Amino acid sequence: MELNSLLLLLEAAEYLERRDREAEHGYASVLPYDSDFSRKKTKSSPISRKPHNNRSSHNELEKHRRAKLRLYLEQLKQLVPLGPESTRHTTLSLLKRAKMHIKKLEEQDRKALNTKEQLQREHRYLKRRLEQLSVQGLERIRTDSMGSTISTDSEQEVDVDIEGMEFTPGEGDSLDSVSDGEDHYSLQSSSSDGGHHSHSHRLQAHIC
DNA sequence: CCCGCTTCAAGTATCTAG
DNA sequence: CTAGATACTTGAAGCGGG
Repeated sequence: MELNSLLLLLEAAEYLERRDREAEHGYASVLPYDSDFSRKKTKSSPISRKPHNNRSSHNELEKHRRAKLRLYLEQLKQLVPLGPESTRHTTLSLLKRAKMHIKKLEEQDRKALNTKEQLQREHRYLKRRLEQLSVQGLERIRTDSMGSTISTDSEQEVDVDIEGMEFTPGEGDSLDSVSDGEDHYSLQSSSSDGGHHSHSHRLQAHIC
């Protein structure tokens, strides 16, 4: 069923809830769609229309309308996860369940969106980091090929262990000069063997 | 503005579980 | 048998088309 139908049913559920509550308190029910609901019955209304020329056809139409409502409720029942006590439910309980289900789905959606955004930030940060390290590597190779006479004794190996590293860009990371301020996150290691270098993703650069 | 269609709510009838 | 849920009937009212 399309979302619109669900939203209409949600409104209906809220209306029925309100009506129940108010009936308990003994005051008149509030009609649905208050904002634009101007069809309220006014017994004193001077406008008196002709009765339907064909009463039975009106009854038929009304019957059809009820059948349509039943159909929608059946479709809704297929969409809403029912509890263990699913042998018998009333229209009201079904609508309440639908309402809860919609709220749950909205919450899941919000969480998924947050996760997606965080992963996108991580991805952007790691991409930039990789580019920076690649540039540094190329510069060093170029320096080597120019026949530097600097002693190789001072050769150092810089390991950049990405995995298992907690990134906090902007915190003393002078390399990250292109930080746009939105990439602040912590990258948690996904592997439990954080100490095993053989499984680490490493970038090695030789500094002369 | 009238008419027909549609929707709604109130009242009543019928069904059903406990 | 009774209370609650569901179905039916009916009149009122909004709305759009002609």
